[in-house]
Amino acid sequence: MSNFLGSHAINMDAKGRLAIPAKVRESLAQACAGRIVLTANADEERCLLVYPEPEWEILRPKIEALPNMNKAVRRLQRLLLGNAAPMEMDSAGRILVPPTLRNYAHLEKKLMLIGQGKKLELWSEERWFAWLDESCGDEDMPPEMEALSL
Amino acid sequence: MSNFLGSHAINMDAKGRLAIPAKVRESLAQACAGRIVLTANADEERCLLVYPEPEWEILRPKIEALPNMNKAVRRLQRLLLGNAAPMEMDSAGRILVPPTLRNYAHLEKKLMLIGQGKKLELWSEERWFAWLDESCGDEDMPPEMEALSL
DNA sequence: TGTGCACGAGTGGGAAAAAGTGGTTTCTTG
DNA sequence: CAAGAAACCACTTTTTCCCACTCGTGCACA
Repeated sequence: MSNFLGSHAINMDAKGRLAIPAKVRESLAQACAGRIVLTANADEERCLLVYPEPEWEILRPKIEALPNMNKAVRRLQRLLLGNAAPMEMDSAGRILVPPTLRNYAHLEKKLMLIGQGKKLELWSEERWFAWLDESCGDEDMPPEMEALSL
Repeated sequence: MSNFLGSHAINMDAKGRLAIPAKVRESLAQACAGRIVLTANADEERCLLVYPEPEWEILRPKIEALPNMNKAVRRLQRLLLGNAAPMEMDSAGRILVPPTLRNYAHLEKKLMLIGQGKKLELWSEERWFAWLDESCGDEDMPPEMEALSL
């Protein structure tokens, strides 16, 4: 079972290629033999999601099956399904991010790749740091979280 | 069961390596055979958390399982999971702090390592002393704490 | 009680290996 | 036929691992 952790600063070159860090590449190799699915994130943060293919294939039917009379559901479907792109790495372990997605997440040269357990998130560096600084807020948290002791 | 106490002033060299004090190294050796996980702290204090691996593996599933439609949960996950880095010591008992984390906690040369029972905290010396001065706070406390008699 | 020796902890640097980068050519597709 | 993508190759930079040195502490013996 895949388990992505940690954050990595990476660069995208002029052709839109980005080199997956070697550590992550290993995790991906064993999680999905390098077959990944890249898509847009649905929440207010404009980042991309990177799923190992098997993980995506668990999630995809669930999204498709949601009753879509609801507006939030339609939004989720349009973003997640409508942006999904299967990817494979080149011989140097790089992937080519489609312009649509590059644009959606405002990706320029400097990016951050963030491990989130089953998946990874891909952020523009600028937006990632902005997000870190911003939301220190005391949002209300669910009881499961209040009970945690770090 | 691990039980880290006390504080230690330590230095990080130019390559981002830091020597774990011998005393702590012994505790770590028996708690986790030297296998530790380093991650970011979730609250407003920008310090790092040092977990013995077994301790981290208790915590990690709990964090991953939180319902992440909630904003505070996503923040916690991005910080804790998204910064977690498994570490092993080199032959001299040093660990290499990843640049991302070094940056997050504003670590420069002089650091403080603070025992917190089942984990350790790693602070920039400057920020540690600043925090000591500042936080005399009269926050409101939970009933468990009110009941304490020191 | 003071001096010196020895061991262990901490520090720094250097060499080998691996990872990341950029460009060129070939292939595919519109 | 042109434009963009994929594959390949070669180079540069970073990382990692290991070894050697120094500093401080403690112990022993004079």
